[in-house]
Amino acid sequence: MNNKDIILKEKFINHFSKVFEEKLIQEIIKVGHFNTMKSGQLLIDIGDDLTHIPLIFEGTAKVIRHIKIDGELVLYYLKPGDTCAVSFINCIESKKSVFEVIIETDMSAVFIPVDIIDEWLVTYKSWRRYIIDSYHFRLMEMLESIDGLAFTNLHERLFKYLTDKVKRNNKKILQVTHQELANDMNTSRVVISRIIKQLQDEGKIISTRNKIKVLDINT
DNA sequence: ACATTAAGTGATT
DNA sequence: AATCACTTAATGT
Repeated sequence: MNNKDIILKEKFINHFSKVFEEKLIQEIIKVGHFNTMKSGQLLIDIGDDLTHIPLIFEGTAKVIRHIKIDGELVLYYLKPGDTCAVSFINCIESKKSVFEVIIETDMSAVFIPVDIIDEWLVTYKSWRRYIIDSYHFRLMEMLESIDGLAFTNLHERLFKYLTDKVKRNNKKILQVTHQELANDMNTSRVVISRIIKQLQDEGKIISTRNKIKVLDINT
């Protein structure tokens, strides 16, 4: 194991030592491979065969649903401590991915080979808990997204999107273009620009080229 | 200085 | 709220 791996291993232990029992931690270190990915990189594409499951301990990734050729929508985000829960079924059934996953902020994760994750479900209680909780959590996030789509107007949805992003990254200044927001929310850039202007007039944000500063985090 | 890319705007559906 | 057809502003080379 080289230097980089040792640092990653430490970070992994920091994040997961309270989640998994010691024996499992050791096993993960033994069979998983540690890796880092840069912001903007494609982690999983639609149609990919999933051979490994990532356990994220640094950075964030967004899970995107594609509809038709240029329709796309961000479903939810993965944070440290998360895994790509939907891919478990994919792995066990050896199906192809129906989502795209893109790194939002530089990410570190340990990738577990598929054949082992199934075994662990029966051998490790903490693993089973983690997977079940993970599924539950994803389902809740998905519900939140659906609620947003069905019962909230774009104005509020966009503001929520921005504040969520701030919370995830712990940075009040976001590096995004109106076009990127439009893509994530499956709308047009012009519409985003107009809402951004409204939000700015309301004093909730300050927007400049490529940057949006979120001023009031509450509400 | 020039080209490229991001953002603003009015009109139309 | 989407699309078009611009204009204006910011940035890279």
